[in-house]
Amino acid sequence: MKTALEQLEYLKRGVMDLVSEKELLFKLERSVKEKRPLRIKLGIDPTAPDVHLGFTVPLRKLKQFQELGHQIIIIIGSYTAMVGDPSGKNATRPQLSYEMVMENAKTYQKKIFMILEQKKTEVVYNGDWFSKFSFSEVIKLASKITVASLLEHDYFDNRYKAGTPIALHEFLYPLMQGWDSVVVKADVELGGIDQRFNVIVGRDLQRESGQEPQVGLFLPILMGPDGKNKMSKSLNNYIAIDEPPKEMFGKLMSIPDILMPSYFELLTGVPLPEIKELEQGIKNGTRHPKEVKKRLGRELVTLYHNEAAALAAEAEFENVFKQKALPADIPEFLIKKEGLKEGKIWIIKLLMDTGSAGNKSEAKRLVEQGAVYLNDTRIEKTDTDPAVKTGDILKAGKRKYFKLKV
RNA sequence: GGGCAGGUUGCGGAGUUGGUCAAUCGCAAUAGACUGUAAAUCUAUCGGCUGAAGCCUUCGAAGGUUCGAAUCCUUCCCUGCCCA
Repeated sequence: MKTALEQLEYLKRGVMDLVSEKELLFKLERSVKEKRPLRIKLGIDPTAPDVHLGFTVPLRKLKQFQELGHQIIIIIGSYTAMVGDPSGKNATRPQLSYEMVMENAKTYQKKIFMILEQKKTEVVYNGDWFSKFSFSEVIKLASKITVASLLEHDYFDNRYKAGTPIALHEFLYPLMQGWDSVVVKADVELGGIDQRFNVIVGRDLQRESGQEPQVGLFLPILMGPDGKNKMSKSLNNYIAIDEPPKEMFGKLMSIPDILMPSYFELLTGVPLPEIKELEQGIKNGTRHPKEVKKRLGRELVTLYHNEAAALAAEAEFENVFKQKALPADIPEFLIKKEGLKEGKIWIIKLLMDTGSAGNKSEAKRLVEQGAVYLNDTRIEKTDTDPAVKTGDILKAGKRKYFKLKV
């Protein structure tokens, strides 16, 4: 078993803030001495049905705690999701229905256990206790926090100053999240740095309830492939963890260079000194950024699929984009006979049918902009009726290919 | 409850002496060029239909006034600020 200090060092990778390091060390020391695992909490609001790499940042941290023998508690925010976390938002979140939340929760769990060990993980739903809350308990909880302290925080303050609406129930969110910590008697709560306030409310509530306050362990927010915004499904700026190897590799190759170090540190197990060395190599020109990025792609595809898939994805990538060859597995598209006139089809219709364009105007734009190819021949005009046969390849834009079948 | 300001195409935000507005511009997005499917840059597109004329539906909602309204009037809904 590792000593408390060794554990602390191990756990500090990628951590942005710790409230407080001293307290965590104390808890770890006591844990070692008494052979009692710490209770590590992570709250999850299943607001979207997909789990992406940004979400794996705290999960990987949990995994580290798990490896060290601590008890992981996942709180599915079946109630909090209905409120919607106001953190980092500039508008009220849409409230989800209970059914929607539970549905999402199911897929979340499946994916969470791609990383964590299911048998050693406790999963609870905060609806279990919040659904039994009486109104008087809500009032009591609400009395624990002042409006000024809430308004002090950027996400409310910005909205308040900008004159955008803040609904009353949004104020309850930090309290609910904090109460979760009381219920599960958390020793440590993990979260993104945007969770700082909510986690600290948890500390206050625990203290009020006569518990030892939890330690807050805060991780950076992972940027999405666009390099500008956090990884997020709603911004369509994400890489899902169950993406096919090829997709995952491709998306990783398209991230801006500046994101590489953080991706390595937060998403892979590559040792920190080695990451430093890679960074240095890029800086002094001994390494090509693209090679380093490919390494990143391999690491992640290996993690969520396997090494063979990673190598295959890389080879495929090289093949398609360097050699400009065709991808190996192009989706097939069946053209129905009724759609053909003497073996020909209007290109605009074909683009619509394959889903390359949502409407005719869009399809025409693609053609006019020179994005459409049929078997290496660029289609220049919208009023083209090419003859098509089985095996023809339609290309619309950089990544959309279809193998036609008549 | 009262006073004031406002609700415009994904977002921000022009446009309200009525026609020249499918609606300036910025961001985002899409496509092309360049590249390492990086960044930066340049170019084009960015409501829908119409196999290029032209047409149709949009400016919180519903009515109304007009030959004609995003622009005027009425009612309603929503938001913010101030006052109670």
